[in-house]
Amino acid sequence: MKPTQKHTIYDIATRSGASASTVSAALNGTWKARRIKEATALRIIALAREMGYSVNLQARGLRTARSGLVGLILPEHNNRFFSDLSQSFTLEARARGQCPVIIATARNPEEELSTVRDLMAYSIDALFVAGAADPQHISKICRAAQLPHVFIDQPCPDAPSVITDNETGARQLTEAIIDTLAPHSPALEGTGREKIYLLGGDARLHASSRRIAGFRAAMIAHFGRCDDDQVIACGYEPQTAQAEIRALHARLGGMPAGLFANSLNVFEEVLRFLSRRPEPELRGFSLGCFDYEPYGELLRLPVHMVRQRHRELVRRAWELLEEPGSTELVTVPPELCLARPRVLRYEG
Amino acid sequence: MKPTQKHTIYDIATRSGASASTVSAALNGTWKARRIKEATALRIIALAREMGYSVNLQARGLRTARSGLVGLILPEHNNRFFSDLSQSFTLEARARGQCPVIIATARNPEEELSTVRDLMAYSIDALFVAGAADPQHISKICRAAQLPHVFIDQPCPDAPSVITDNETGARQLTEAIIDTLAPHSPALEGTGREKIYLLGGDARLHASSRRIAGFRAAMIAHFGRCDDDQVIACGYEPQTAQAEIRALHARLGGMPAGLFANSLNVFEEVLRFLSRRPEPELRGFSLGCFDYEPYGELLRLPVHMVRQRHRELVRRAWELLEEPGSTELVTVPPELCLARPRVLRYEG
DNA sequence: CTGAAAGCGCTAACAA
DNA sequence: TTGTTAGCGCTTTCAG
Repeated sequence: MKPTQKHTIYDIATRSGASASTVSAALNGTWKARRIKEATALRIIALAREMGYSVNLQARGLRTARSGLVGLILPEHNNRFFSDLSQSFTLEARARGQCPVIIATARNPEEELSTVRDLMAYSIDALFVAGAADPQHISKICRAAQLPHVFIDQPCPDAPSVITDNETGARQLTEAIIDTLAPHSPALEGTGREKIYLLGGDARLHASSRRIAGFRAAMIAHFGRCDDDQVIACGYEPQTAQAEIRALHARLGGMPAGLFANSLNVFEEVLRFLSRRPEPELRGFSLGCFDYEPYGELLRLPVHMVRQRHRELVRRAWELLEEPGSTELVTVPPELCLARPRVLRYEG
Repeated sequence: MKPTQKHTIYDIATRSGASASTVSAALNGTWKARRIKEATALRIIALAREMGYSVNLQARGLRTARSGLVGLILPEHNNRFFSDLSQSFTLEARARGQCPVIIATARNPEEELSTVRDLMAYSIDALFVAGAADPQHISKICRAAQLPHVFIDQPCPDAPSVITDNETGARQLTEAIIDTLAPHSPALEGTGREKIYLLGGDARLHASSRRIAGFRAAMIAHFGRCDDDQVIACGYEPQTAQAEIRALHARLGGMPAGLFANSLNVFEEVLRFLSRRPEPELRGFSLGCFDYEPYGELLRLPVHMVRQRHRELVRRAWELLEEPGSTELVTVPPELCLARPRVLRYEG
């Protein structure tokens, strides 16, 4: 009754009069396959519980070359999209009796790779990588070690990946921004302030490039053109984003007609900037964000958002993993969250 | 050069002409203590790298009865306070060469306990528990297994804990709310709408009870009284919080003078509710939140917040762990983030 | 300065 | 239906 010292299956074997292998089978559920008498198994199980026994998973893992651990690597915890993923990932992992190990690597490719290696040293059973900075390199390492792995959000050509339909999502979001544009003021024509700008993200990354494509497509469909200066893929760093917004505002001599924030990090900086502008400047300003943040719905400034289906992304990722050695790319449509007209609005 | 198959120290031993124990020492850094020739060690290290060798940490862990894993249990990922903790925890763990394992247990005491046991089965080296639902039980289990552990945010009388000075923080926050109260309207006297209400949290939990105490103290200092109905500790469930706000509003026949949201979950629901009220109702409404959320600064409604020093909490927790068997309770003062007067405000 | 050998706790053939 | 045995890959005395 006192689980003070750690017990092993040998203690249980001694106390129960059975052998260690019988105890092992009884305890890990393989006893029916091993044709062990039910009574024996039950007796052992009861005894183990009474003794407060708990398997040593390192020993089991060493023996079986598995560990029960599944890794998830992501850029940061402090981001609603990724914390949603963590949440869903935890659920799915535990539902399968696996232990989730979630590690943030700060969008640093080196940290990312060393984390992959660290996790592999623990013999993790599978690796999920969300928002990878260097998918191909990661995949190469995993393949060399024959570690099942799957990418989420940022895909990899050499490995199973599940991503959001970024292009469609971006197109829809852009259309929503266009639809909310204030009535055209001829005075602004040619100043650049009549345009919509996309801010943030890294054009070299797959997700961003598709979003940019969607943005462009919508622009061209509605205005017949999309200038290069309308896309400002300045990365994810808050400081950089803040500087870019300032620079844009300065260059235009005022607010643009609309803005497409290409990540939550950037969105936050955009809001920070906006909160310091005098209110009249913001009238009719049209804002959208790719990715969803519940607070976005609670601002007095209406904002359209594209919500990635995190639950679905994670589920499909597990499914891909369970298939043999596919290199499939699964695409999940996002959910468009339009700013509803609301009670608290500018003209309120 | 092809790390296709997994290598062991025996492979390296064979290839290098040294013995497995020498290889082991060379590779894990104990070689100088073992008086192994530097040249030998370096040669082995180089060979290992060339072969793409990577230790099997399960084997090491089995042998040493450690694992290099440190656990952090928390209620949810989707909460800025906890994701800040995750971030800080990850940093500290990696700085010490440990691997962070962060698991969310949905404020479910049973899940919490079973997660503790799961983690222990992996021979984690230490356990951090943030926002525990059942600290005493967890601590009992850990002590039985002689697992070093420390509580954050929700303390445990039987184990080292580091918490925020909830009472002071709550008092200051309440004072800030009081300071921003709209000029007193005699018409409301006695309706309950002239009062400030604390919403959310669980009065049975230590953190909440201290916050309630701080709230009460500030109320009494300023108004000479604090009625029981001013404290609505309805838990953390969004739905419940939403229902309580509605009920309060209905009961009072309008908005109260101010609100103290006792957690980010509740805060979010409060905002959701407010966003559906007609603007005039909100004039002069004074809002505060215990815990910090950057979006809180970006709302057009001014909101005071108390920010827990997550970095500090985590650091102190590690320090406590490194002391012998202390039962110390460390208190960290929070940071008060007052709503600044800003450009975008109601009268803007 | 280095090697041999034992064993961490468990599982899985293979015997019985 | 159950026990015996041989490792999984590593660290660590203890001998040399």
